[in-house]
Amino acid sequence: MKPAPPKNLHIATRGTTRQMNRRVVLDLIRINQPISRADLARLMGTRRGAVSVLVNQLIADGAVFEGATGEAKRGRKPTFLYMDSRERCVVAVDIRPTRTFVMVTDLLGRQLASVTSYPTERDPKRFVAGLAKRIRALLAGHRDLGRCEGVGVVVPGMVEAESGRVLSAPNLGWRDVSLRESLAAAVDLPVQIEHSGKACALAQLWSTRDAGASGNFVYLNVSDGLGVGVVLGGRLVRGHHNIAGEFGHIPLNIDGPRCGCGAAGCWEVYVSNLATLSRYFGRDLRERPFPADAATLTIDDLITRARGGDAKALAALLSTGRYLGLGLGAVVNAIDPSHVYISGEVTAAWDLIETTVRAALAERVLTQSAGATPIVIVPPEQYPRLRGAAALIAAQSFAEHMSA
Amino acid sequence: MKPAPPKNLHIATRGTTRQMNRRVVLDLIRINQPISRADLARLMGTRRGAVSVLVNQLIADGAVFEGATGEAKRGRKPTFLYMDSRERCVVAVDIRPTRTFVMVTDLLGRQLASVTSYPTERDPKRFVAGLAKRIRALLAGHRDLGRCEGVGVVVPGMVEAESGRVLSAPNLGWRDVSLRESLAAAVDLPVQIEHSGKACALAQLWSTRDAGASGNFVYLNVSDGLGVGVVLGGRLVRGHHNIAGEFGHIPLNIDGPRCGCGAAGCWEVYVSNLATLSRYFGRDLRERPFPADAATLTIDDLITRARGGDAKALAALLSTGRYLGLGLGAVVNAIDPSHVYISGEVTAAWDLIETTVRAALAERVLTQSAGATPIVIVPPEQYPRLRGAAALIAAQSFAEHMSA
DNA sequence: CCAAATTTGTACGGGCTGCAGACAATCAAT
DNA sequence: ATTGATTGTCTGCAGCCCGTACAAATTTGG
Repeated sequence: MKPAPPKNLHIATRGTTRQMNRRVVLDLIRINQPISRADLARLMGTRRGAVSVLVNQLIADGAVFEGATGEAKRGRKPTFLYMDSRERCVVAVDIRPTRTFVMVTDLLGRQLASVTSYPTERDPKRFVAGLAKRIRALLAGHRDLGRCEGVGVVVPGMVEAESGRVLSAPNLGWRDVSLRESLAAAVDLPVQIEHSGKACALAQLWSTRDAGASGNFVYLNVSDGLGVGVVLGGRLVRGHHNIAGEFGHIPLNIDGPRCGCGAAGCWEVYVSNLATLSRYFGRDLRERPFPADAATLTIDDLITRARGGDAKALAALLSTGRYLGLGLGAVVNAIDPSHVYISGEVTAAWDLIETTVRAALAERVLTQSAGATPIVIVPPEQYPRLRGAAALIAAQSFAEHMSA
Repeated sequence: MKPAPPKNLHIATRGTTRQMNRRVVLDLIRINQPISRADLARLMGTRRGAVSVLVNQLIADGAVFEGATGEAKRGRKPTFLYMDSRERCVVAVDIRPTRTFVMVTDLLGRQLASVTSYPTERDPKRFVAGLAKRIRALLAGHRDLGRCEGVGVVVPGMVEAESGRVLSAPNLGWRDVSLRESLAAAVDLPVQIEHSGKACALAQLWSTRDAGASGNFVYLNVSDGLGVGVVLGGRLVRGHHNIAGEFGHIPLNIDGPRCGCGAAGCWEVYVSNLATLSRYFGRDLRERPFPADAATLTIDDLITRARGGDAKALAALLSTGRYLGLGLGAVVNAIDPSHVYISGEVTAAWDLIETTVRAALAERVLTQSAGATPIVIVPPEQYPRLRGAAALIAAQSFAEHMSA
C-alpha cells in the first residue's frame, strides 16, 4: 500500500529538478526564440551539456523544433531552436455586450487571420449555437492553419475555474451559464473560459520579456465594464473562488450611483464607457442602465469631438480620467505593483487625460514612489482581449509539456 | 570564468531537491511538534530513510533536537522531534500611538514573560533611547531565558524592506525614520521592523496548521489605524516597494472626511477606534485629528456602555460595524480570500456587530460564496501584534536553517 | 590554401539526491 | 517465550546536475 499522497505539500522527488529546469528552458525558448543551446546555457548559468539533454527531450516530445542554423561571428554556427507552433492554431473569442469578436492565432498568440465580429446574441443557448456555427465555418475555410488546439473565450464576468461556468456577467445579463460545456460539445474542441481582466493579465505575463522575474503588475481593461487582472510573483492571482481581482467593484463612494453588480458607487460605474457617454449627455449616472438604443455615439466619436474642440466631450473624458486615477490609487495602495497596464477605447485619448489621471493617482497614494508607478498603455491594435483568450489555450497546451 | 549568475530565474541544481524537502521537514516539525521521523514520512509520502537523512542534518545544524520517546500502542516507541527553541528568546515590540508594548517570547512566538507597556515617546531619537534602555534592563533581569536572537518591532506605518526605515507612520507623526539602524546600534542585537498588518499576517501564516497549503487570507487589525496584511499562495504579499496591502486607505467615499494619509474618505477614517469614539461624541469626523487629551474614554469603555444599554454607544459600534463590512466587501472582491482574520479592541463587541458586518459585506460582494467568507476573530489575549513582531525574528532565524 | 583560434554540441565520470527493500532494535500482546 | 508490529538505519540503485574533455564546424590570419 502506497503512503497517502502529499496533498498541497511540495515534496521534491528525483525528477523535480528536471521538471523545474525543463520549465525554465521552455519559457526561455518561448520568450527568446530563436535561440541556441549555448545561449540558453549562458542565460541559465548552467553548462551546455545540461541544457542539451533538456532540449533534446523537448524536441522528442514535440514541444520544440530545430530550425536553420544561425549566424556567428566566429566559430561553429549555432542551431536555432523554436517553439513548435507549426500547423496548430487557436480560436480566440471575446464576448462583449454589444459585439462578439473572433480571431485565429497560433500557439503564441500571433494573429493568423483577420478579426471578425458580429452582434452578440443575449440568449445563452442561441449565442452558443451561433458562435459554434461561425467557428466551424472559420476553421473549415482555413484548413491551411493546421489543427485547432482549442477555443479560448473571455467574458466580462466571473467564471468558475473548474467547470468553466459563467457565474455572473451583469453586462451580458448572464447568470450561471455552463458556457464551456455547451460550447465544447458544439464545436468538439477543448474550450477554456476566463474573465477578461484575468486573461489579459495572463497574456501580458506571457509576452513579458523577463518572465516570472518580479512579475508584479496590474492589468486594467476599461470598456463596457472594468476588467482587472492581478499578477503577483509571476503568478495570476485567482483567489479562493477564482473571483479575485474584482477591483472594478471597490467603491469610490458607498453612497454613489447603483452598479450592475447590485452595490453602489463601484469604480466601474464611474469609468466605464457608458459612464463617460452618460456624463457627456448630461444624464444622471443613477439612471443606470442607460438606454442602449439611444447611445449611437461611441467613445471613439466622443474622443474625436473632444479633439475637435467640443468642451463638453473633453470635460467628460477628463472626469473619467480623474475617477480612473482615484481608483488606480486604491489599487496601487492595495497591490503596490511595479507596472500598471491599461487598455480599452478610452486609452485612445491618453494624451488628453494622462496628467489628470496621474494627479488623481498621486492624490490617493501613500508614498511618492507609489505615485510614480509606471502606467503602460496597451493599444487596441494588439487586440489585448483576444490575445488573452488565445493565451488561455496556449498556456494549457504549454503545461502539457511541463510534467511529461 | 563562471557564467553570469541566473538573475531571478529559478534554476534547479543538484541541491535544490534537498533544500526543498529540508524546508518541508522543518515546517512540518514546527507545526506538528512533537512528531517522529516515521510520522513525518507518512505526512510527506516518502520513505523513512529519506526523512532520517534530512532530520539528522537538521539536528547537526542545531535547528531540531530529539526529545523523549513517545508512546505507541504496538511496536517500538518513536523518538519525538522538536524545534530547538531552548535557551533562545526574542524581544517583541509593538509601537502604538499612545503606548508601546514589549514582550519576550521564544522562537515560536510563545510568551515567556509578562507584557509590559509604557507611554510612547513621539520624538524618534528619545523613543529609541528609551526603548533600548528598557530592552537591556529586561534582558539583564531574565538571564534564564537564554540568548536573545533579536528584536522584532511592528509599527503602524510603511517600512522600507531592505533598510528597515519607517517611511511614513502618520499616526505616530514619523517620517523617514531609520528605526532599525539606530535601535540595532543601541541594543547591539539584530532588529527587524515591519508594518503591523504584515507582521500579524505573517504570524498567522506561521501558526496555521496547513502551512502554505492554499494559504490565501487577509488579516485585519482594527485599532488606532487599520492595518492589513495579505497572504496569497502561502506567501506574504509585499509588493514592489513593500507597501502592498494598504487596504486601510482604499476609499469608502472619495468626498469623505480627510484621512491622516492626505487623501479623503479612506476606510480607516470610518472604522478606527478614533472614528468610533468620535461618532459616539457626535463630533464631525472631518475634524481630524481629534483632540487626544479629550478622549479619556477608551473603546473598551464604549463597549461596556453599549452592553449597559447606552443606545448612542451601541449605535456608534454598529455604524463602525457597517463600515467595516462595506470595506471588507471591497477587500473580498479584490483578493477573494479563503478566510479573513480580524483583531483589535472592537472585536470585543463582535457578538454585537457581527450581523451588521456580515450584512454590509453581503451588500458589496459579487457572489453568494464570497459573502460567506469565514471571518475569524483573533482575541486580544493572544497579543496578535506582539506575536507578529516575534515572528519577524523567528522567521529570519528559521531561514538560516534553510539553505545551509 | 592551411593552421590557429573560437564556438557549438556531445560524451563520460563523479557526486549528490531520493527510492526501495532489507535489517536490527524495541515493545505490546499472546 | 513467542509473535507481530513499529521505528530507525543501512545498502544498492536510478536520476540528475556538474565538470571536463573532445569532435565538429567555421572564421581569421598568414
